Amino acid sequence: MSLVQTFAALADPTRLALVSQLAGGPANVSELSEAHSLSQPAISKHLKVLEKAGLIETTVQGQTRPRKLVANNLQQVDLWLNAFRSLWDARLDRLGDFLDDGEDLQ
Amino acid sequence: MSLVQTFAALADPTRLALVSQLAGGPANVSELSEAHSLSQPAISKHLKVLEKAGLIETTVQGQTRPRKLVANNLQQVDLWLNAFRSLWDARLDRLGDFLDDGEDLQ
DNA sequence: TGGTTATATTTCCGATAGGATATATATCTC
DNA sequence: GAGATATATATCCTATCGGAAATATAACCA
Repeated sequence: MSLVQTFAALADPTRLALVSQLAGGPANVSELSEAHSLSQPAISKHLKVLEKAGLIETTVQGQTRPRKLVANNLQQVDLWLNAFRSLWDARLDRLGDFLDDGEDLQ
Repeated sequence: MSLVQTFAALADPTRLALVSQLAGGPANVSELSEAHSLSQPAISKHLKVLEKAGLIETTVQGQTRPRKLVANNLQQVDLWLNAFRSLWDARLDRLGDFLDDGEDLQ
């Protein structure tokens, strides 16, 4: 839920890779275990961390429990970055104007 | 330098607060120590982590060593988020069009 | 019901993190 | 050169992390 918790969840190479993979669609534990060459308990533990951080959700499909990505907390990171984005994006002002114009802009 | 290292550096409440403060301009160790109610060695250790992660730089001004924010690795996070931004930003397509038009767009 | 597959939980381990205190180093001032 | 101030480094402590292996639970299938 907190930014710190989100960053902590992403601060591990395995979990970062899991998130990237899940961006391509849901996957279950055995698939993830194979893809990342880690034991099933290790993957389950990582998934628990990601879920507690609100980055993924568990769905139930019979015997399997596919995990899927949840956008919200990544978006929170994006919003947090707003405070710094002017440091590198010189076009920010005009970008702001653009977004302010909203859906009406053609 | 790596994304994981960046996230790890941000995955601590004190360091996250340090980064936020430094977004408002450089500050030296004693100022940061006071502002965050931590011992000077603790702050120095945090600053070392942030510097190794490339998030801050040390400048030398006589006796003091003010730290200042470095944008690049935060921008890398921003770029990494691009892979996920479509999950929450419905206006992404039109935003892409806008950016493609570049500096010529009024 | 019994076996098989998918996943969770428990236990144990070595490594690392974050803090405080104590001490070293460097720079300024007199 | 002798304080005094700013910061770095070393040491120690406790807590947590990431992994493997063993075991438990749950769902499917015959």
